[in-house]
Amino acid sequence: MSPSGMGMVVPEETPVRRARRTGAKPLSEPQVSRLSLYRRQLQARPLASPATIHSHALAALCGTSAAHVRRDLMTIGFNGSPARGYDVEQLIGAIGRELDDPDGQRAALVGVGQLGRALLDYFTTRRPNLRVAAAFDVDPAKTGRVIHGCRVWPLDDLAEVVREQGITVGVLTVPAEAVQEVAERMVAAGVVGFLNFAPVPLRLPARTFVEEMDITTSMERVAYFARALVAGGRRKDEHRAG
Amino acid sequence: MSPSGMGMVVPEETPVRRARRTGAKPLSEPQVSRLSLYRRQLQARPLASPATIHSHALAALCGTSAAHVRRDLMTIGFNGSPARGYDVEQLIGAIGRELDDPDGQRAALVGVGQLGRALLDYFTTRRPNLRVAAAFDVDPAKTGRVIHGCRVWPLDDLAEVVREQGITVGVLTVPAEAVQEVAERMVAAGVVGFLNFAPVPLRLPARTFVEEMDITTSMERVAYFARALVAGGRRKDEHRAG
DNA sequence: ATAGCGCTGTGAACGAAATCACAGCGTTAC
DNA sequence: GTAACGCTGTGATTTCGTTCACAGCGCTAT
Ligand SMILES: NC(=O)c1ccc[n+]([C@@H]2O[C@H](COP(=O)([O-])OP(=O)(O)OC[C@H]3O[C@@H](n4cnc5c(N)ncnc54)[C@H](O)[C@@H]3O)[C@@H](O)[C@H]2O)c1
Ligand SMILES: NC(=O)c1ccc[n+]([C@@H]2O[C@H](COP(=O)([O-])OP(=O)(O)OC[C@H]3O[C@@H](n4cnc5c(N)ncnc54)[C@H](O)[C@@H]3O)[C@@H](O)[C@H]2O)c1
Repeated sequence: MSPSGMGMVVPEETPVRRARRTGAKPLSEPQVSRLSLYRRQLQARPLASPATIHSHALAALCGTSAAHVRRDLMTIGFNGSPARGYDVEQLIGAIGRELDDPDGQRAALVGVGQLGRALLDYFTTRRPNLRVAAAFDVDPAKTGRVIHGCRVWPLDDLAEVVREQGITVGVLTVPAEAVQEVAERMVAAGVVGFLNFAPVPLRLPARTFVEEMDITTSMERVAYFARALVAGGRRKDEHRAG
Repeated sequence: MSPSGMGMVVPEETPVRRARRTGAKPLSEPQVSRLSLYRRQLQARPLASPATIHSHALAALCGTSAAHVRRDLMTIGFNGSPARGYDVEQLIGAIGRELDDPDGQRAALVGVGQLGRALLDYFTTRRPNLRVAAAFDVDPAKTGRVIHGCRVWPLDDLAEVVREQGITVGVLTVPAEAVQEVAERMVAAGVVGFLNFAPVPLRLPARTFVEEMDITTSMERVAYFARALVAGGRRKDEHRAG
């Protein structure tokens, strides 16, 4: 409210910054998603790119608006210069400090079927700060092996391995009938976050976070809005041409 | 406002119902998602289930609130009886009338790799109203075959096949470097809705709908909120125990 | 120097979606 | 028959995320 003289390069106290420094983590779900994308897009830039980037350019890379970018970076207390924009290297670091666990986080994937194998491959090509440390299956034909660098354990070893490795994240690619029970066993073993690919919503106790990857619903959504576009004069999600 | 005598079983005019009847389609994105899930959960019920269901029960199946369910069903103009609840069979039909194209919709999947093959398998076990009618790949080793009941064409045939089969939905499982170009070719051929599994946001012209299935971001979201749960006294997405 | 431009940081306005709250009615219990 | 209950349908309210708009400042051009 009172426009006190505020430095631009040397960060001083603003309400949001104060809130952050005092320990509160006011990151909303969409903000976390966007920050994750910002970082990935920045890291994917060609090697010979400028060392700084403007909010407009980052927004274009990520399909958002410049205001959005500025608001998000403000929220994590990162600031740039009006002239040069944001320092890319530092920004990547700042997002990491926000999203990553400094000690690393480990995930377990349960259900090494078609989708599970594809995901194992996908995740092993990712950074080590958040890696799939173990996989599980009930099928004895699948256990004991190492797939895409990840050992596949019998489901019975779940609690033991999860505890030993300090696993807190679960990726569920088991058949729909099995997913509720598997998830409950994982919660009992200490897993608190889930990425669920089975097409039924999980019902888990409080103090648990579940992300439903409902591909069927996504497909029906696309079909519905595609139809709306063809039929009426209607736009739901517009993207500008590159 | 004026509580005119309204029938309960025989539906009469309410503002929302009038809006719907006059052709407007005020379904929001989250509503489409929920309706898709309602239908799937209703169809997945055991055969010997009651013919009607209350909003509370359906909400429990889907992880929402009863108010949410009632509001959604009101939006599509479907009404139940205070005593019995909603007629399941009719509700399934009503949702279908809302979400499905009566003439059916066809989708094309591009990129028959690990993920693409898993998805082909998954989608062929779904209803025929929205089916993957064709797959494409650049790799000659993959084209010409029929995988999971779906013929794999060379990418060069894309425009022709899309036009012939009236395909309006695209599923993108090609490498990140290729996805923008592939999507643009599909738009040129007449595809308007996309489900994009590549980890880069698409930039497409207006009158196009894109659903980003960003698994990396979802994973980082889960990790972040899982960590928040373990660390501070914090809950982002609570689910009650079944 | 100095004028002007354009970008950041951010309060404020806006909009949409979720949630609350309750009137009205069918049903069941007695 | 009558009273009490519980569910639906829906206006009203709240919550939350997005977007607007602009003050302040550094850089560049002249
Ligand atoms: N295939 C896809 O593209 C796709 C897409 C969306 C959703 N899904 C969902 O993902 C899940 C897996 O799909 P899929 O195509 O990989 O199936 P799949 O049959 O190929 O794989 C399932 C795997 O889970 C294992 N399994 C079964 N019960 C188990 C249990 N109780 N504990 C541990 N492992 C168990 C099986 O041995 C098998 O290896 C399903 O729920 C499916 O609906 C799959
Ligand atoms: N594997 C996963 O679980 C997973 C998870 C999330 C996202 N993704 C993304 O999905 C995409 C595919 O992943 P994948 O693991 O199946 O990779 P993959 O290499 O197994 O498959 C890619 C397929 O695309 C084909 N292809 C390459 N260029 C093409 C082009 N221009 N046109 C048509 N086809 C082309 C290749 O021949 C190959 O068959 C990638 O963008 C990946 O980042 C994969």
